[in-house]
Formats: sequence, structure tokens, C-alpha cells
Amino acid sequence: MQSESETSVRLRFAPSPTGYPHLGNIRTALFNWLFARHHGGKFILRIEDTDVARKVEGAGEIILDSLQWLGLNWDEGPYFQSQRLPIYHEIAHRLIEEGHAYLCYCSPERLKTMRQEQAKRKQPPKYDRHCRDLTQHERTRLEATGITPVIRFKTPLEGETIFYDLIHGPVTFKHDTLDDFILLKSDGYPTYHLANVVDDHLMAISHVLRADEWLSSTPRHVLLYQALNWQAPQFAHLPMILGPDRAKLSKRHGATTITEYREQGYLPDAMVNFLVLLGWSLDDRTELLSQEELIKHFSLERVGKTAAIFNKDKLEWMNGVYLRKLSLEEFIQQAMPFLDRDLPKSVERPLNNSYVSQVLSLIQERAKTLAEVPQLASFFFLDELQYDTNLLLRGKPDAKSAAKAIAIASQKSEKVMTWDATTLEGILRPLAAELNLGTGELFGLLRVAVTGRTAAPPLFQTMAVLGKEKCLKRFDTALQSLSTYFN
RNA sequence: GCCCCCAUCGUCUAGAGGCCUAGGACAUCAGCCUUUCAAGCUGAAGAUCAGGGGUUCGAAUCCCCUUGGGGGCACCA
Repeated sequence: MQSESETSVRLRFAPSPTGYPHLGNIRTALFNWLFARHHGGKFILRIEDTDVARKVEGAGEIILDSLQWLGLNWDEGPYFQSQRLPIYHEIAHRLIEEGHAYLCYCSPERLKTMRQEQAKRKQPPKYDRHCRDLTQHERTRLEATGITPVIRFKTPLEGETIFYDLIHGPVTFKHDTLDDFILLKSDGYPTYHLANVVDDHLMAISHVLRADEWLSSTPRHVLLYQALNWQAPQFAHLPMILGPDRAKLSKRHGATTITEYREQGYLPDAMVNFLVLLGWSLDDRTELLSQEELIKHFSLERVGKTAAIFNKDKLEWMNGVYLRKLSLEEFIQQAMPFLDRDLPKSVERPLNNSYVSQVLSLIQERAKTLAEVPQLASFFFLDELQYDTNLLLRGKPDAKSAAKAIAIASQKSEKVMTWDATTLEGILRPLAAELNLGTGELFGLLRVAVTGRTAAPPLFQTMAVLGKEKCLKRFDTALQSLSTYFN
């Protein structure tokens, strides 16, 4: 399986800390990681922090944190481009010496008005190469003004660049649609194009898997590799992930950062499984795959070309599947922090472990996310239930007979020696017939009295977990609120 | 405006010329199970494969055009 050439498979995830990672970013990381692991190669992490102005404090940490949470472990790095500035300078100047780049003194203002003119004439915005062929005399004069120049790449004026994309096949760009892009900014930092190419080469990256939005800058990169006389890596441009409105993922789409999904109670394995199916598939039926299976089967041949719209319903479903697959112990371990975080303050902490365990065994199969757990389970922990008394009267019985039913149920329950679900059912089920009520009606009534809601885990199991004392007390409370209806 | 990419149920997708009267999953609806909810099971509905031309005995699959969508065109990545 692992050939000699595959030992040099080296992938990287190279995010910029200009924002928190969203699903698209993470999906890119995931595909890189899967490809590396599948081929027994290396997965490298590199932080492309070359935009000083847009840098978001803490974003780097969140990126690392997100990858770790998902289990996307890396073998090298993180490398920081901001710490490698001398390397980019050296390469940029080498490019100048070899005639592949030049100093440009144009001011941002000049560039701006130039672009406005071009827009007015409905022409594509392109640098007009004003400084491309400056004479030594002109250069000296501009140098004297104290302007800090940028370094631009001398894009060939004619011809075309063709590269083979592992997903899209051959892609062609004519050089006259490209312009002389900047390599080194006047603040001394490299642009993405330079830093990315230099680092991919220096870090011996074999395959570049990145989002489709990079496809149109790939010819620039290929040109750079050629100018530097370096071998370019293989490129594979991944389909994008769009929001429900078909637009690029952004803040408007709700929880866009991966850490928010963690806070909302999604499991990392479910996230990975869901994300991988956005653009990749194993066959025509397999939906649920473990990380081992993904590593085993992942391949670029099965990556699609079409952008995917992120569908939260399916994520929720899948998370529910993963939640139910957990052992009770694992589920408790995962849910406990959410209970701690979201249960009302009035509930005494720390929570009782064995009680929580009993409660969660009833909740596990009903939760789609861990964040739902406290809400689903709250009535188990509350001292007093808040609910609309009308809920007690949803069924056939009027207030008087409802009260009677609860009162008798309460009396019978009180006499129960072994407080468990079977015993409770044994005495309460016959009660329905005695009272001439359907089981559904009686149980529904008792359910509201005991839980304060119409949808809850099975009544007798719920009562068993709640305990005798609480149940009787809640029956009492229900009777009191009912009494206001006929007093 | 120019360049590039893409196009199968609402959504994620299978499909690499005949296996397709287009398969699976989520969501939806109905039924079963059932003390409610959830889960589970069964079934239904849902795509004239964006449209139009070709090529071929035969096209969702190959080619061209149109349309639509997305992306790029910064001293941002």
C-alpha cells in the first residue's frame, strides 16, 4: 500500500488568523489531514499571519484548538510566517536580480484612481505596469523621495499557463489576463502568493488541497515556481461550502465558527463525518463512517466539483446518531459539562453522579445535541415546576375528575414499597380502567403533574428516577392548582 | 467589465455510454410500534438529470452553445 514515493507525501493546512475558522476552513483541513493519513504522509500546520492589519487576536489559538478538538493532529508546526520574514525578503530580491520582479513606487492613491478609471471604462482592474521598466535615473529619483517600494512579479506579457488540477483536470489561463501582482508589501511582509509558494517549497509540500476560491490565483503560483526554478506541488481545488442562501459562509449564517458547534453540543466525530460528506462520498449508500474508515477510504477521485450548501438538519440527525452510539458512561461524561453550564442556578451543585446517571439514561436517545440535554432533563432537577395548569386539562377529564385521578394515583403511589417502574406500572395501569379513563389519558395527566410537560421520557421510568418524595409532592402541587378550578 | 470554475430530488449525494421506468441519506407526509416524546420499522411524495443543439444503434454520462450559480480580478488571505 505504501510505496516509496508515498513516503514523501506532505500536506499542510495553512489558515490565516484573520478570523475564526468556519466549516469551510475546517473541511479543507480535514481533507488535507485525511489525504496525508491515508498515504501515510505528514500533515503540517502553518499559520499565514502576514496581514498585520487584519489579524484577529486569539484567532490562532482557536484554530489550533478547533483542530485538536476534531482530532486532526499535525506532525509539524505550527510554523508562523511572521517569523520567517528574512526568507521571503531573500527570495524576493533574488527574483529581482534574476529579472523576474521589480520595485514599484506607485502610491496606493495612484493605484486607486487607476482602478477607478478602469472601472469607468468597464475594463478589468489591472496594474498598468507603470514601474515595470523604470530607467535607473527614474528609480534613483523616486528612491530620493523616500517612498518605500513594493516588489512586484514580472508576469509574462504573452503566452499562457496550464496546470493540471487533481480535481478539475487541466486549467488554462492566458497571461494577458493576469497582472504584475505584489510579492512583498511596503511593510516588509510578503503577500500570500509569495509566502505560500516559498513555504510550500521549503516545507516540501507535495499536494496543495485548498478551496476553489484559490483556483484563479494558481497560475500566479505556477509562474512563481517556474521563475524560482522550483518544482510545483500537485494542486487540488476543493469545492466550496455555501450557506443556505448559496453565498459564501459568513457571520450571517449563524454558528459559523467550529467552536460554536462544540458549545452547541455537537460531537467531534459527528462533525468530521458530516463535513467529509460535503464534497466526498464513499459510494451510493454509506453515510456513517468512523475516522479509521475515512482514513482507509479517502481519495481525491471521489471528491466532487460542485459547491455544497451546508444543511444543518442533517448535521443534527447525524449528531443524534453519534450521541446514541455512545455508551451511557461516555454520554454522561460528555453531557455533564452542559448540565453544569445550563441547568438553572437554583439547582444545587455539584450534581449527584448516580442521579445524573439515571436521568441521562432516559435522555440519551432523545437528544440531538448535548446542549439540548439540560432542557430535556431540567424537570428532574428542579424543586418546583413551572407550568401552565391548563396542560393538566388537555385530555377528556374535567378539573374535578382530573383532581380525583391524581389524588387516587397519589394515594396508591404512597403505599408502594419498592419504588421502581415495574411496580408503579403494576398499580397505576389498572387505575385507568377503574377510573374509566384511557391509559393515555391517565398517564398523560400524571405525566404533566410529575414533569410539567406533555412530552417526556416514559412515565413510570421517570417516576422511578424522580423518587417517591418528589413525585408525591408534585401530585400535591398539581392538586392545589387544580383546586382553583372548582373552588 | 474581464478571467476561471461548476450545473442530478428542497439539501448532501450515487451515477465515469446500455445495469437508470435515475439509487441512497437528511428534511417532509402517512402508517406501524406505543402511556406522551424520541428511537425504530414500513411506505409515499419529491429530479422531464438547467435549456437547446449535436456525436452515437443508444447519453444524466462525450462535444458545442445558451442560461443560471459560484469564485477571482487589493500593499487580504
